[in-house]
Amino acid sequence: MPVGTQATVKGLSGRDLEEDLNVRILLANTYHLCLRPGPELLRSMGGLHKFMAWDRAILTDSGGFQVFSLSGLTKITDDGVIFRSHLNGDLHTFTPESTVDAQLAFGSDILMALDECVPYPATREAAQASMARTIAWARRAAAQHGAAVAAGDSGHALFPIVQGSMFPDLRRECAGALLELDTDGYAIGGLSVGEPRPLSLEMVEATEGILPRDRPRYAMGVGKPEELPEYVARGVDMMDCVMPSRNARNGTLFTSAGRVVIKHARYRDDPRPLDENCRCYTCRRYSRAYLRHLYLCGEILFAALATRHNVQRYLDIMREIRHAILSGKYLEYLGSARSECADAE
RNA sequence: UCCUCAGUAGCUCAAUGGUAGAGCAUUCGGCUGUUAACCGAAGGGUUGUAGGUUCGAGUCCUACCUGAGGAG
Repeated sequence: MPVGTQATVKGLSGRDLEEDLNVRILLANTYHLCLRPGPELLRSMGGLHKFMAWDRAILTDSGGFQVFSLSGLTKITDDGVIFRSHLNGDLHTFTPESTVDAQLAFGSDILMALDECVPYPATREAAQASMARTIAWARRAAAQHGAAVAAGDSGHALFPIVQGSMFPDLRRECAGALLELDTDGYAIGGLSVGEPRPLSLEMVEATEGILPRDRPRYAMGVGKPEELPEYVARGVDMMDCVMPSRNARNGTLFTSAGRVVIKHARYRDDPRPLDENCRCYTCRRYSRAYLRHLYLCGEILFAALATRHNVQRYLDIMREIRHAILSGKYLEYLGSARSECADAE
């Protein structure tokens, strides 16, 4: 899922996303959209899909990650989170119920339950406490969601989030408790918060045998291109990451032959396309030398072209993965992906 | 011809007579449920030239060079 925090994937138009990249689902963020433009406005505009002119799927994150990443501005209680807006300092409160209501006001296709994402490293006690709180919040979110469904507002899935920091047994305990909610899918959160990568994968493995295989499992906030096959190998169906879009704007481009840091002097007069094997608009039309020029000039077109390419690359990786799985050759694919990664280094 | 002002990093400019710095540019590094078109590091200097004063000169003095402006 490309990340469109503020109801836009920075640098891309709906036409880019839909017609060129064929994106099927986007992620948007409850925290950001509640602050601006606010759930009332979105509801009055006919929901998030209509507002942003996107009729494909939208998953909205609950704001749990912002509790973590904006921790200087927040206070966490059992009831919910009290925080100050990073925009103007206004006080706001998120509860499991209010974030479900906000996401229903958005008209999201997949709602995320409010969770607490602890920083790394965390003590076992802190991890245990935040895990317990995340479970309690997930139950309340599920109840709120269930009440809406009972009232006729159906068609919106709710995913609770597995936490437990880097303690496999806590993650298993958390997943087991969340199973009782019998939701349409399950997310694995609390990853990529500074821990070494093998540990992230280990945490995904911890709940692989617990989370149901017939429902989507969503690893939140990951990963690098070469990490995607590893997550899938551990049972992950869905991922989102700011990396393709953010790194694109900052000049790191992902290609089938590895990373291209476009500002490097060696691309100054390089007439080749960014990625010979890519069919995206950027690669079909422009040279590395031109892209580098746009980047160095700070031209806005660079962000658009670079983001288009990086999102294409991520989606291509996922398409390759799907193809390999469907043709029964995933282990083979994984092996070759790993050796290509080793070659690139 | 004379007068005034100015010459400091690639560029634009700082620096009481007391360790020559900044921004931009350059070359790199980083970015993982976006407070990020962002953050960080490094390289880069005979302070126009030659003398002088001084314990010590980018800074004060003299001459010259270059540029801008003014007078005639």
